[in-house]
Amino acid sequence: MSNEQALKQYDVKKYRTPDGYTSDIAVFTILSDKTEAFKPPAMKLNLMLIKRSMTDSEGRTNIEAGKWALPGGFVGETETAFQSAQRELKEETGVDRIHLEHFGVYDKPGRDPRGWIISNAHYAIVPEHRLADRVAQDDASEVALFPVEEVFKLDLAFDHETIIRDAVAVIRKKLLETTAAKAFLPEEFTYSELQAVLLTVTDDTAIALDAAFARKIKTLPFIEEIAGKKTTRTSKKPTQLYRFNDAPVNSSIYYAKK
Amino acid sequence: MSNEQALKQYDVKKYRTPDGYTSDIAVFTILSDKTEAFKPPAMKLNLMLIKRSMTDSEGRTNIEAGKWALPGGFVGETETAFQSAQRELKEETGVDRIHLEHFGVYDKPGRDPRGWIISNAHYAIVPEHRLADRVAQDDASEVALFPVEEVFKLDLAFDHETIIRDAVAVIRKKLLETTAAKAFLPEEFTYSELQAVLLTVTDDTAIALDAAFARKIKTLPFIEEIAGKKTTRTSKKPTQLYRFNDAPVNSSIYYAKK
DNA sequence: GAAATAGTGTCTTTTAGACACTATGCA
DNA sequence: TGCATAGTGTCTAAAAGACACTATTTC
Repeated sequence: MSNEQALKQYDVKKYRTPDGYTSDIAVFTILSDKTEAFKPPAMKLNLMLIKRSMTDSEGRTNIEAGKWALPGGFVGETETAFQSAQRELKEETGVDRIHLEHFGVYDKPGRDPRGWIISNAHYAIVPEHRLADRVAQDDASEVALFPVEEVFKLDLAFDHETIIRDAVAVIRKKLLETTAAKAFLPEEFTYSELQAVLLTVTDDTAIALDAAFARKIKTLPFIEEIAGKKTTRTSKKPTQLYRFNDAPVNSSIYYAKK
Repeated sequence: MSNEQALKQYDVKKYRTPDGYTSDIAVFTILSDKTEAFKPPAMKLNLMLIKRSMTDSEGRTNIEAGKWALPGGFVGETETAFQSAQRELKEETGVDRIHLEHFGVYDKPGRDPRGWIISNAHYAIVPEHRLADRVAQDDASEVALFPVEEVFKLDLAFDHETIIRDAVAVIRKKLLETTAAKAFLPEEFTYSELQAVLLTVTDDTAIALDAAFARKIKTLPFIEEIAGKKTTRTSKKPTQLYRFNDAPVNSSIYYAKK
């Protein structure tokens, strides 16, 4: 018998099926504490959360109303969770064309009081200025950025505390093991700007000490000096600008960087 | 109004919901081409696949019958995909207590002809001897191991070609960037055994050259020599045995191994 | 002794780490 | 001139890379 005939016999609702499939997005940005002239930035890793409205668009009381949550929403039948995440992010924050990546699935029974709902979690990395025009829409009564240490003091919806803990661990790892820092920085940046980004997730002395890092950045194969181009935005002395190139990154634990 | 009251009003079937949620498992093992006395092993990365039965347990023609597929199955409402993967693996292959890890979600519309079915994919790393008593059960008419290069010549079910490509890329990365090689090796191993595992996924000279790797293994913080303990299973000259310890692994691209 | 695997000796080059010093330009 | 940031000079130690050499055992 053919596959087509087999399909006709197949009863898609024979088994208990999930009550929903959602995408959640942990949007990270890095905020400079203050932006003084001739100062290298002091940065903090922030996470964007929304406050769930008391009522939904049809006026009924919302589930987990008033709690803080990751932006996200139900995935439609004609899209992937990744596409859904991109769409939700654009709708809810106006942010488009951003580095977005899957990092986990949350499917523990009972995680959502509404039923058997599976969440596909993504993280996004967004430079500060891209979030300037964020607005609360739809189910959200507020949109805000919180330093990651502050987030766990909030009343968080569903199992978002777990998801956020995982997201923070993943982004720390990604910042140190890949060139993800690129997404937090302008095209052209100084050593102290890259340093500030990395210091949000590590305190390793190779990065924390200015002299060591200023020297180090010149030997990294995936970063190149922009010949003769300097800026004074971080200091009075004109500072060399760098950019990421496309050199492949290798982080094997068994052999050295090539 | 309370959360409880809001829940009562909530109609879980208001939206179109998925038709199923499955777990798939890419079970990798490493096979030694031949096991001669006093020989270091020559190894190949293999993947375990099942051949889908022509009929299901109730005698009806199966979907994608006769094609090769990753083991897996539908996730129940009272379990996570991870638990489902562990269960299926035990049921289908008799393999228990194995390193199992989520690596991706497959949810592209149309990926499964039966409907809107989301697959949560895992990989497993299993030493050769743990698969000795594998048997075809349930929906599988055959269980077999294939060298990864051979897998893509097979007629694969659903979108399993995509899932397998991702799994292979993930395992290559994990073997080089984490101590995952441990799961392919006995507790105590020689430098040439670890070398053989790593050579299944890289040809870097730092690993391929005997003298270099024999020296290197002694400097790796996460591997320790077992003082005075030797074996002759890989050579006539007694060879030093090593084991993995619990030292943390660091693979930052910005600073050196500590 | 030949063959095969497992190393070590030794030299060169590169990288890492420490810490003092110099460079630039604004107030 | 002082101050703050951005570097460089210089030394030492460790690691990486190359290649010849030695060590142990079986046949």
